[in-house]
Amino acid sequence: MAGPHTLAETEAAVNDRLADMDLDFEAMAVVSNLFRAANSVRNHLERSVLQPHDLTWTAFVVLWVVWIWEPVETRTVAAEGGFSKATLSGVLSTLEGRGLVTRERSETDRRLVLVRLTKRGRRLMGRLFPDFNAEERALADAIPEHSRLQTADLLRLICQRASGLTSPTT
Amino acid sequence: MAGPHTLAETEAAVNDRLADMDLDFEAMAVVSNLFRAANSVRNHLERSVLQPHDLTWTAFVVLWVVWIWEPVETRTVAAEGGFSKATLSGVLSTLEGRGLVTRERSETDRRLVLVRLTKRGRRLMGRLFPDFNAEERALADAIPEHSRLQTADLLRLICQRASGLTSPTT
DNA sequence: ACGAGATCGTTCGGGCCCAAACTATCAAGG
DNA sequence: CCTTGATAGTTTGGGCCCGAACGATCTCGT
Repeated sequence: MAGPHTLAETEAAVNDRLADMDLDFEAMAVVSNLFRAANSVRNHLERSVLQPHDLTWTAFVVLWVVWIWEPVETRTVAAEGGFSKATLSGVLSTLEGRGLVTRERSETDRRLVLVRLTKRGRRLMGRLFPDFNAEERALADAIPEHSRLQTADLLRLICQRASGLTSPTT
Repeated sequence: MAGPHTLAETEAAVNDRLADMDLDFEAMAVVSNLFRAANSVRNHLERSVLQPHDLTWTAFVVLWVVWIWEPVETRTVAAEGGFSKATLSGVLSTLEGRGLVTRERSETDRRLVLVRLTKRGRRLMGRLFPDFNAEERALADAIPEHSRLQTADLLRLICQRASGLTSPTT
């Protein structure tokens, strides 16, 4: 889905195999490029900013969400970060073991767990995030300045459509 | 990074914690929405089209690449799909165990392994891909028709920039 | 008071994911 | 030949990822 072959080459090859199917190549290109872009951006940010601090992408997202919203319930972190509570549970254990976050049961509702950054965690994010944002800026520079907000909006439209199709909010 | 909070709410919260850092919120929004969109699209396609056939996203991508380019070397599949050869090795074993692909050492270069679909694999893709593309179309419909090609192009720009930044082709 | 149903976080099993180490093979030069 | 270096794919070890099952806790109607 992301490789040396251009869209035109792929289209030719697909037509070669599937002359009779009528396919929407434009939609294929949008979805395919969406994943190419997300993967390459993630790889770049992991290698350039995260790896030196021995952080994975997901661990960083968790730290970021907690940094902004602490104290925060784990269900909120999972929803905000876009992964399952099962995944979050494991990542939180990793981060807790490294002394970057703390877990604490809520006093008012014993089912909830509140997450906070440790002093060390806050110090790490304070050093890390400016570098991260600088790389984000470098990546966004690939898009003409006048198209950036529009791009963010179009991506949000796709996001909403996907969520809507999966779980119809009827 | 992807949740119930809007960009404005996040921006306010960030400013509350970090009044003195000067951050590029536009770049943040582009990157953040890129991942929101990719994740929700992937989740939707997995649940609606792939899960009924007991396929993961990555397994489907592998089948797709092999379907189009077979017989194809594993290094090509990995590059085209955008994952490491280590990952591919595992996924290929899974698919081989389910009788959907075959591995075969090349006669001309004994280091290479050629991958093909089995008859069953081809039958599966023949049934599966039209449904998959129909969902892609439904997703792309979220974008105004006149913006779709531009969107694919902008995503490709981001992709190229990320690859360029990570491994400077100097 | 109390059971029925909802909600929260964890655990478990199986699969994906990558870097690094490893084996096998090829290619080039001596 | 044979050695050196490059390349292909696999294995290994550690971490992420999700659905499903689970125990603990809350809520609400009776």
